[in-house]
Formats: sequence, C-alpha cells, structure tokens
Amino acid sequence: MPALSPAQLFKCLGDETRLALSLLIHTEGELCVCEMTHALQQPQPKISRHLAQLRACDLLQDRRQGQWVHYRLMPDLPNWVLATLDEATAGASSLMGEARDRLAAMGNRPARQTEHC
Amino acid sequence: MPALSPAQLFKCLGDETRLALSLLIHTEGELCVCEMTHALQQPQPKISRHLAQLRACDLLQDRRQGQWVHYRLMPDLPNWVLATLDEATAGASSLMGEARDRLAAMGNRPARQTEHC
DNA sequence: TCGATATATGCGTTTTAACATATGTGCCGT
DNA sequence: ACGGCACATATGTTAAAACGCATATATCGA
Repeated sequence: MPALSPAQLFKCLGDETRLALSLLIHTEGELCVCEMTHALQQPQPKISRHLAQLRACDLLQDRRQGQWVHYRLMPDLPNWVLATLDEATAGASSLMGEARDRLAAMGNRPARQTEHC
Repeated sequence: MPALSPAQLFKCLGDETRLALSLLIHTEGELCVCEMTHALQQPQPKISRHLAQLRACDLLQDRRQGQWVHYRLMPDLPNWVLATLDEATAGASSLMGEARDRLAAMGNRPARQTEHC
C-alpha cells in the first residue's frame, strides 16, 4: 500500500467537488452519500465517483450501515495531511457556507451508529 | 484579480513538477529557471511552462535580472497558503532530497542582486 | 552587429480527467 | 418474493492537461 504522496493529495483536493467532500467530512467527522449529495446539490453518481477516487488514494474510508454508506477520513493519516486539511478549511470557509447550511437544514438524516464497544 | 482559491492552489500543487518547483522556491526564497531545470533535470520548456501556470494563478512572481529570470513566491500570500506549503514541505521532504542535492552541488549559479535600498 | 545564452511560447499530439446517462448491486419493508 | 431506496459502476463522449519539438524574444559579450 503506497502511502499518499503530497502530489497525489493535492491532485485529489484540486477538484472543487472532491475538495468540498473532503472538507465536509473533515469537519463533520462522518457523512453518508445522501447527506453529501444534498449538501453539494450534485448528482449522486458524480458524488459517488469522486468519493471512490478519494477512497482509492487512501484519504477516505467507507463503512456500510444498513442501506447507507458512511465516509470518514482514513484513520492514522500523517500529520501533514490533517494539517493541510485544516489550512484548506481556513482558506475555503467562505466558500463552504452554503453547503454547511444545507447540511444543517437537512431533514431525515440517517442516524449514526451509537458508540459502543 | 481573483484571489487564489483553495481548489486552484491544490490543482497547481497536484502536478509533480509544479509541486517541486513551488517547494524549492518556498525554501530557497528565490530561484532562476536554469537552477530549477538543473535541480529537477527536466527540459527547459517544460519548466517554463509550469512556472507560467504558477504565475498565472498568482502563486509566483518573476523578476528579470540581466539574462536571468528569478522566481519567488508572490508577496502577501494568505497565511493558509504559506501554511499549506509548509505542510507540503514536511510531507515531501524525503522526495525532494535529490533535487536539493543537485541544486546545492550546482556550479555557476547566477548571483542574486545584493540587497540595497 | 553577430553569436551565444537564458527564457518563453506556438503547435500538434497524446494522455488524462470529468461528465451525463443508464444500469447493476445490496439492503430494507411488506 | 417484490418493490423501493441508497449507492456503485459501466460506457460513450467531450474537454482539459501534459508533452515534445520547434521557434521566438531578450540580454549579454565580443
């Protein structure tokens, strides 16, 4: 498993959709596909395809829970990757407002699995 | 002059050559094209073309001094951009060793303009 | 003014990436 | 078992990006 190279990471984040997905997941912790399609107002196949790319370069992890698939950041990402996401969040804060609002206003969001051992 | 958006920055840094150029300039302060072609061992038109892209998105600035053109980071870049370059430097340190070595070992490097008011 | 050096750009080609639409797969409720 | 929902992927098309090579421009020294 080749570790994520800087150029690879930047290529992933160099697309508007993938950047928005990555930042949303970074701040929300975990999101399912329907929440992301709703937040970004983009067709579902488009969202899925970009998520697949982010998964392929080991930035995201997915987890099936019932009918939903939840995405989160891959655990144990190197610090420079997390720090980069933090900086991107700062730089993009004004651009992500609408998406966050739509996410916050979304009804019928699937419940997260409650934490248990 | 539209300010550099996060996705734009990442697209710039998402290419191996442009990332290497940006990081070299970030740590060296200022470099001319011949130093960069030497450090990266790439054809000069390729280097120039990528530098032009970095200039076009307001990441780099150029300055002609005699026959040489020196590139440096655009002054007054937002903090999140500089911080991102720092993180990338950390993440790419092992990949940039050869380039830095070649740069350090390079003879006949053009003199920088000495600072004066 | 001429030749050499440093750098930029034009052009044609090839590769890569994004997209829309359609279809496949898995889980759920009935 | 069936129909619906959530999600993934296949396919064909179109657009963008990277490249090599040739050439243009600018500066310098003789």
